[in-house]
Amino acid sequence: MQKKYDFKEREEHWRNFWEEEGIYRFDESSNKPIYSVDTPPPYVSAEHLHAGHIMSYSQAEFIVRYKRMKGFNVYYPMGFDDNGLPTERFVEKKYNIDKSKISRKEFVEKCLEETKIGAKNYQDLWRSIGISVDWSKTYSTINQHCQRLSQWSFLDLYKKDKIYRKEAPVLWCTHCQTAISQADLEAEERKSKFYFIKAKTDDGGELTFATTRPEMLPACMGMSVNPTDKRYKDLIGKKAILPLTKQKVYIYADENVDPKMGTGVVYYCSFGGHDDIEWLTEHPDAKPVHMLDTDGKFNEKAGKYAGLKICDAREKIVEDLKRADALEKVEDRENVTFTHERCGTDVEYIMTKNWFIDILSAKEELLKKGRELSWYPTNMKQLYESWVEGLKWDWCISRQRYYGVPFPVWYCKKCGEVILPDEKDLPVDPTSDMPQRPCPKCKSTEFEAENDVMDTWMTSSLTPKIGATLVQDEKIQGKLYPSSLRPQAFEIIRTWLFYTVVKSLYHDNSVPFTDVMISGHGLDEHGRKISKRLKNYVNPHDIVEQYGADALRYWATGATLGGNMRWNEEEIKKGKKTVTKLWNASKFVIGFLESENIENPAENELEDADKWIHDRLMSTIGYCERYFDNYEYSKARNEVDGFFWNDFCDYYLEFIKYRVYGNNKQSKNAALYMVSKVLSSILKLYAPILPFITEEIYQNYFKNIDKDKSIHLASWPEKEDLYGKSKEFERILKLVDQIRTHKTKQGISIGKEIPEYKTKEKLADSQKEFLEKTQRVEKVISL
RNA sequence: GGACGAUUAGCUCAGUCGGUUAGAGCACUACGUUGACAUCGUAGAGGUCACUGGUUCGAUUCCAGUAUCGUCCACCA
Repeated sequence: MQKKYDFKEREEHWRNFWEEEGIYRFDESSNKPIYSVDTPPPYVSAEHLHAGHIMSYSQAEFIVRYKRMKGFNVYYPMGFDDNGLPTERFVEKKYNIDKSKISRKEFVEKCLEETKIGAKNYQDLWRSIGISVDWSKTYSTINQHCQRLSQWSFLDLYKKDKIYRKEAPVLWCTHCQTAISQADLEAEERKSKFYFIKAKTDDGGELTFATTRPEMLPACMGMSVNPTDKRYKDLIGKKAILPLTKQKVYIYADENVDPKMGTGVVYYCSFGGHDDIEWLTEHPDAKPVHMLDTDGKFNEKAGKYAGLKICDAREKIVEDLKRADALEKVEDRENVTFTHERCGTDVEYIMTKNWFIDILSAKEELLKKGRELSWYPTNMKQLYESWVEGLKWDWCISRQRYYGVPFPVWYCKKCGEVILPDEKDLPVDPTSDMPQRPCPKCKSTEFEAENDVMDTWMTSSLTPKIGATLVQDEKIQGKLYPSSLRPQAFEIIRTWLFYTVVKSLYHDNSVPFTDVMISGHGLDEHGRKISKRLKNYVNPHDIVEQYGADALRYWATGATLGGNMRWNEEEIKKGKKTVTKLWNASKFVIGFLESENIENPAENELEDADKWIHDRLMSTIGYCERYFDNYEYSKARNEVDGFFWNDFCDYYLEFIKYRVYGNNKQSKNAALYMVSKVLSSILKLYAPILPFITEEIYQNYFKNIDKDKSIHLASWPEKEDLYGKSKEFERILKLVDQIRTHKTKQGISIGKEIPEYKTKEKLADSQKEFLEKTQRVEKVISL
């Protein structure tokens, strides 16, 4: 073996080797049990890649390598998420594009171009840190395969009556100019103003109502008071005359009005919030006023405020109210405002026509399916449950955007009938393709295409199916879906995980995967979330260049399930040290192994130290399995670390030196036999975490024994209960420590021989000999 | 407002169904170059386990409450 391990050269070498040899290729002809992963397809338009990405993608990778060695036929595909609003926003920002000044075709081309660059960035990074995906099984969410499945999903749900189209008030982003869904919202706590506005009543009285949205005044539909509220009892059924606009609206009785809030009078507008929409369904005689246009400006229905943006209109109206002496007072208050998470714009409620998937009526079933999943860690299930319980909107899947999967829908120009394509013709683009038959209702042949595209989650929610169907054989597809594992970050439980559960429930009445492993996100060294704005991250490529991929992966094992992890360069250094230590220890051991013919020793030829290290190895294997089986790779690594550094290097290697350098052939053979076995096992225990250095050492020597093409195809070390517990030897270890302490206290070098060491322990001659030889004591005396 | 989690050495964190003296890494101090390795080893210093009660023979661990921090959820006009 070389004196030094040149990680740069060797890591590149093994990367190429693994790819050329197809080490991670899924084996369709194998009979082994399948372990399939629903790999998160990253948004290729993500910001710059950083350590957080390494951390979150490594976690499944560690497990996958373990499962592969445990004898599973691992299916580990890779996807790239490159459609939808995130990509559009990214392209718009990067090229400073105004969507209204560019053709749809040009824009989509730009997006496609950009997604290619993004995918390559990711692929380069995954490759460099040795993520063991099967690169022959990849997809991009905008490709034909995914478009076909997304459209099939639409048709299937339409047939099953889970999809409907409706003109209704929806959550609307006035900046992105599209409908959005509840999952796209972000709640923002803000300081806001509470305006107390005076109105007249048609019997000449007065009343005051409070609102945070005075600008909605021209769209007022009515007011409500609590029927038990003595102050307002007489007003029920009368009309209020609003200031400025002088509209007259009815005053209704509503039991859910809290008399203690504001003035006890609520005014409802179209639409200032979800409660306004709910109120309207209970009071269908009230007339909504649609004065807000899709661009966030008031239209002519707002009267003199037409043409103003919402915030400007608010200022103007408050000003006018003051002048009209209709503003009683203004209070400060804390308020939760919903914004669009992609752009931060305040969300509005606008009446438009959109496609929806019914999820509200399935809440109970969705909760049930969520409970059928095995969550790691378990408390993350709570996030799913609270999300499902808090659902208020059906899933709006229409986006008035360009870059996404089109709806497979035309409308008959004559009668408005919805026209769908045949499944076999998918994917279709209704703007360029035409229906194969005339309208079934009126026989007209004139159609109008649905111009909207689908929410990006319409595709992402199918990833377990997309992954499975990359394999042609339908029998195998059935084994790949549901997936064994969904690894993902906690932030997208309410989107990716939730929507995937919805799809599997409706399409197959199943769960999409059995296990869920949740990761946290990467934090900088001060504990702040890594963000582009703060520039508080390092380029992972630089780390790989400086310390090696194994070292970076070592750092990534520090993340606990579901927990955030700080960036810590010390941990990387520790990883690098571990790599070096493995190299040096192996170099030492293999040097002897190569020059000797080692035979299997009889049990009585093994010495206490050999049996002890074997026992420790078995217990380490047991712990590692338990931890890996529970997705606790971090604990597994700690276990191997302790065994390798302390038991193996600090003790065992020191213990056998006198034997391997000595002349007792039997003792030497036993030591070399055991050290070979243990080192080989250590490499395998480390292989899921440090794939490069373990492969290097394996190929240097152990391959000749195991005959596997790669350590990553070798089998996980067997647990065997051969020699029992080594309690007796633990007693001797204490004496070893005592002698070392004694030497240190006396200022004597550990390697220096001392004439005698006295102990109260009663020792057998063989034990005395062991201490004398390993600790360099001329005579050990039992008192 | 509701839920969940965290609080352990100077720093970052472990702590495996409650049990002698609470651990690791880094940093710090002292010593040591020994036939794989100074990218090392040995020894040491450093903690009222956030606080208050309760259960128990015994609590860092279980229960209740308090404080601080974090996250998720939440239509209150």
